[in-house]
Amino acid sequence: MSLRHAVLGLLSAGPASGYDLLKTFELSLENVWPATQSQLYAELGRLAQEGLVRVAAEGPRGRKEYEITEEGRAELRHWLVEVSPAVNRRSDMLLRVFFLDQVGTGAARGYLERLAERAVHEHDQLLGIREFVIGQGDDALRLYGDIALEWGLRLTAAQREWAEWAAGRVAALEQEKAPEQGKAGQSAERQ
Amino acid sequence: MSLRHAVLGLLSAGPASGYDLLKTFELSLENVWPATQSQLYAELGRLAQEGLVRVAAEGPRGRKEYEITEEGRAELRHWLVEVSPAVNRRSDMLLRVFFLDQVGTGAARGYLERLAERAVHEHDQLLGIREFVIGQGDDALRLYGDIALEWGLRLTAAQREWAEWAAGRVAALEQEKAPEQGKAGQSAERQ
DNA sequence: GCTTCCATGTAATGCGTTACATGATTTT
DNA sequence: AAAATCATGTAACGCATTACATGGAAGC
Repeated sequence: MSLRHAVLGLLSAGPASGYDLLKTFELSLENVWPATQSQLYAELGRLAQEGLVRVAAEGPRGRKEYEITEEGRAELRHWLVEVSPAVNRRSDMLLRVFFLDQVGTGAARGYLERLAERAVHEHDQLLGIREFVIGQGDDALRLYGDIALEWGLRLTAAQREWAEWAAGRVAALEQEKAPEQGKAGQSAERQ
Repeated sequence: MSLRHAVLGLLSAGPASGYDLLKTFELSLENVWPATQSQLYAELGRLAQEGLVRVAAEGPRGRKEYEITEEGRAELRHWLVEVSPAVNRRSDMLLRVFFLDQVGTGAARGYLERLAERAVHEHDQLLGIREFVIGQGDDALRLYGDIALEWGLRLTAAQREWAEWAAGRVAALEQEKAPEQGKAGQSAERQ
C-alpha cells in the first residue's frame, strides 16, 4: 500500500494536481513506483476523504490542486521511520533461472548473456540521468536523489557481473557435456 | 503472469499435487515467487482446462496428481527463451529514500543503517542455505540453483555496501548542518 | 480417541492495468 | 480552425492476499 505514501511524499514538496503528479510519476518515479492515471485519481480521492490531503485551490479545466495536511505529513513520517519496508521478493528474472535446465545449455547461456546486456544498457541510462540531474535541488534533496541513483548503478553493475559469471559457468558445463565436439576437446579438468 | 510458469516449471521436474506444489513454493520459491494456496489451486484448474497440465492420478483424500503435458512443456520453453523477463520496478525501500528529507538526518541515517543490518541478516541466511544444499541434484540442477543463490548473495552484499555508504553520506551532511554541536566542530571541509 | 497432517476448494477485498469517456484551454 | 495539451473521472478484468470451510487419513 505504498502508492498513498508516494503521493504524500510528492505533495510534501508542494501542492500539485492529479495531472501534475501523474507527470512526476512518469518522470521521476517511473523506476521506483510506477502508477497509472486511474490509480492516482482514485488514491487522491481516498486521501482527501481521509483528511490526509486537501483541495487547496481549483483552477481552469476543473483542475484541483491538492495540498498535504498535517495529518498527511504525520502519516508520511510515521511510514518512513516506523513501518519497516517490504522486501520485493518476486523476480521473474530469477524464477527463470530455476528452470533453465529445461532448455539446454546453449539457450540458457543465451538467456544469461541477454540479462548482462540489459544490465549494461540500464546502467548506461542511469549514467545519462546522473549527468542530467547534477547539481539540482538543495543539499538534502540532491543527496537523497544521489543515493537512490547510486543504488540503481550498483544494482545494474552487480547484475551484469553476475550474469556474465553465470554465463561462464554454463559455458563450462557445456564444454564438459560435449567434449567430443571440436578438436580442442581437453575437457577432463574440473578445476 | 508468471505463476503459471512457476507451476509448469515445478511440474517439469515430475508430477505433483497442489499440496505438494504448495510446499515447494513455501520452501524453495519463497524468495523468488511466493504463492498462496488459493492461487495455486485456481491456477492448476486453469492450466488443466487449457491442456497445459493433466491429472495423471488420483490418490487418497481426493488427492489429484498433476502432470505437465507436451503443450505445457512447449509453453514453458517458449516463456524461457522467447519472452523477455519483466523487470521488477517497484521498490518500497527505494521509494522511501526519495522522501527521507522529510524526517531529518538522524532518522534518515537510522533508516539506512537498518537497511544495512537487514542485508547482512539476509546474506547470512543465504549462506546457511548454501551450506545446506551443497551437492544436491544433478550437474545442471545444482548449477542453476547455485546461480540463483549467488545472485541473492551478491544482491545482499551490494545492498549492505550501498546502505553503509549512504548512511555515511548522510552523516557527513549531518555534520555539515550542525557544526556547532560538540567541540570537534571542524566541519568546514567538504571532501 | 485425539491430534496432526494431507488435501481441496470458495468468498471477499484490494491493488494494478487497460480501455473507455468526456471536455476545456492553449498553441500553432 | 485544428491539434496538442491539460484535466478528470468510470468500468472491466486479472492477480494476490486473507479468511472461511470442509473433510479424509495417518500416527500416537
